[in-house]
Amino acid sequence: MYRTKTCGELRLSDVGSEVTLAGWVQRLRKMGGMTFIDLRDRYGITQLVFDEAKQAELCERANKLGREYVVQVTGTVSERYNKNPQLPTGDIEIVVTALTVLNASEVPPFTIEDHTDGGDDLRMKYRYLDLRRQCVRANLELRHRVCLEVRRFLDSKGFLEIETPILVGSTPEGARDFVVPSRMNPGQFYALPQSPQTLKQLLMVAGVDRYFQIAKCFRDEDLRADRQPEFTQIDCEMSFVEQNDIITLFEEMAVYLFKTIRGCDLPTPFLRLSWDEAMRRFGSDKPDMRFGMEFVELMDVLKGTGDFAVFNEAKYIGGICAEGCASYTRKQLDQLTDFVKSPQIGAKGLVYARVGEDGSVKSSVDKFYSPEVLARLKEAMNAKPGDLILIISGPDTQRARKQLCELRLEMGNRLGLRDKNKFALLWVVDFPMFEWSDEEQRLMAMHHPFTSPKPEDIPLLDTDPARVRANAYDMVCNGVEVGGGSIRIHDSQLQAKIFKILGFTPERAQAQFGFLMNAFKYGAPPHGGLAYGLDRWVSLFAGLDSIRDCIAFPKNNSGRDVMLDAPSVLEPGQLDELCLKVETKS
RNA sequence: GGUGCGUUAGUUCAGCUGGUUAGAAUACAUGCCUGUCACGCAUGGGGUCACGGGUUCGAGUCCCGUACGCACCGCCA
Repeated sequence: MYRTKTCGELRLSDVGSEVTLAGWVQRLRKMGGMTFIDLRDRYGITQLVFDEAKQAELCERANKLGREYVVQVTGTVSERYNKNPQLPTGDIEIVVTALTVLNASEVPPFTIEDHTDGGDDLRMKYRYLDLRRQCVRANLELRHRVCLEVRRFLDSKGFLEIETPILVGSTPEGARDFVVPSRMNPGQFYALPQSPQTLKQLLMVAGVDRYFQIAKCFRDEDLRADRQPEFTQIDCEMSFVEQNDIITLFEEMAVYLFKTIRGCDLPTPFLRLSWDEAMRRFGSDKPDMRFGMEFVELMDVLKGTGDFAVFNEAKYIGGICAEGCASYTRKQLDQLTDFVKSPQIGAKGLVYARVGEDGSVKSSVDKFYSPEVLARLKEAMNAKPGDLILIISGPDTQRARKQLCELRLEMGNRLGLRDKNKFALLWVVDFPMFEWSDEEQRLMAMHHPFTSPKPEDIPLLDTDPARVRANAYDMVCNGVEVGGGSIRIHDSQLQAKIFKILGFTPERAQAQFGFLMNAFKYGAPPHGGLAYGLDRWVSLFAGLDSIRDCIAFPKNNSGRDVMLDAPSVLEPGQLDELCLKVETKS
């Protein structure tokens, strides 16, 4: 037996007992004549003590240990002279009577401490060392608990966990697929699933009624702090439900997770905003509702009421009111202007108006507008003395709103309104069914092509498809899309019609999605579902800036695993067997 | 595909308008220290300044290119 106890469990009540522990040497403190070692395992840290006066040979061997050596010790649990209140085991220490080195270690390339000296890149290369750090391991433990509670909750609601295949067929619609060559079918390829979407719909046709899966999904697109090429979704689907049934159930699940994982109570029901309203009030389909600063549309107030050509030519003028920011210096306002004019935001400029303590308005466009117009601006913005009004305009409503959205979030950051320990959840509903793609010169499904249109909008499919709204919904938390879903189409005729609007020829629709439309001919129940992004949930619960931190072995910015050095070139023999030829980029 | 920032000791970084032998902290090694817990003290070793080219009497420093890393835009049904 390697150990009788772990490094995290011994307390004062264990004093006097003989124990055997095994773990890693976190740190040595040689005092001369006496040596302390912090022994670490997954469960905690326990101090070992070696006294030269009492066990000279043992102490000498202890002094030769290095960081990250794996050792086994036997000794007596003793009360400490000086307790360490920072450690759960800080009241006791082990007076060691036997020491075995199970494995030596080279000096690690970075310190295995919560406040490590290692950079991200190095930590990823030696991720197995990084994961020894308590703060990193805690994220994986949290992820485990979230999965456990997800299963507990969904099981209690009658959901069956069913695995769907990883080797599936490629679907060009949507994100780029990762593809896998088939040796037995030369020249043919599997694709890795972007989501189990069609498979879970087939499970509904099969009568499974309630399905879920903690499913790996794959998308061959560029990465971000919150996007990995492989990620995990809590994928759910239900039969004989309407949108409201799904929203209610998964709202309950969110409340349950926040209660069990974070110990906090969320107010219910969550706010529901239509997509249209979210865009108008916040310029985003995933608004951060931890703070207000809602958009006020100012076309009536500022267009044509003065000589400011920019506003007079604008299709959209909108403002936000930053409370108490009238004292912003010229430098701070210039910073904000530079911010909105930066390439990634792309605004032409920023108009501001300070409301003085006496209620007067001083703006950057004073010379173009009468005091009466400025007073009306103050009124429209509902601005109080000491507030700062920030205004963005543009010839493209969508773009200007997006710019104002970025500015609102920036002001939220500056004013400390985006507290990681505060959670504001809402549903965004009634998404448009389609959006126009300039690149493809056709309508694309905003959610996915299996999403059903709102019944009252079905007539518009023939006349004005761009105006059709979908039975689609996203759950948003703190400006992050944490999940989304829809009521699906279960009628093969309607599904065929949607494919037609999306520019599919009947032949192509049949070739790619014939299996689904055929299935719908055999009694498909009305159904719908939702998928939560597990990585994003865990990141939110843990307050992480990147989902990488809650993934055991994540990919870097270029989609590489720097530890495995993957992807890598194949041996020529492997390529031959697959009948593949690879041209390397010159 | 694009934009920005970065690349200097094992590691994290500093290194100004170009100018003697490139520094700090930490890690590491050695020695001292019997109650430490980020122990302390002393000493020491450790550098292809990412790579290639250019400007210059002289480049870690300026310019161009490449590679890599991070963040973002596009993209992500």
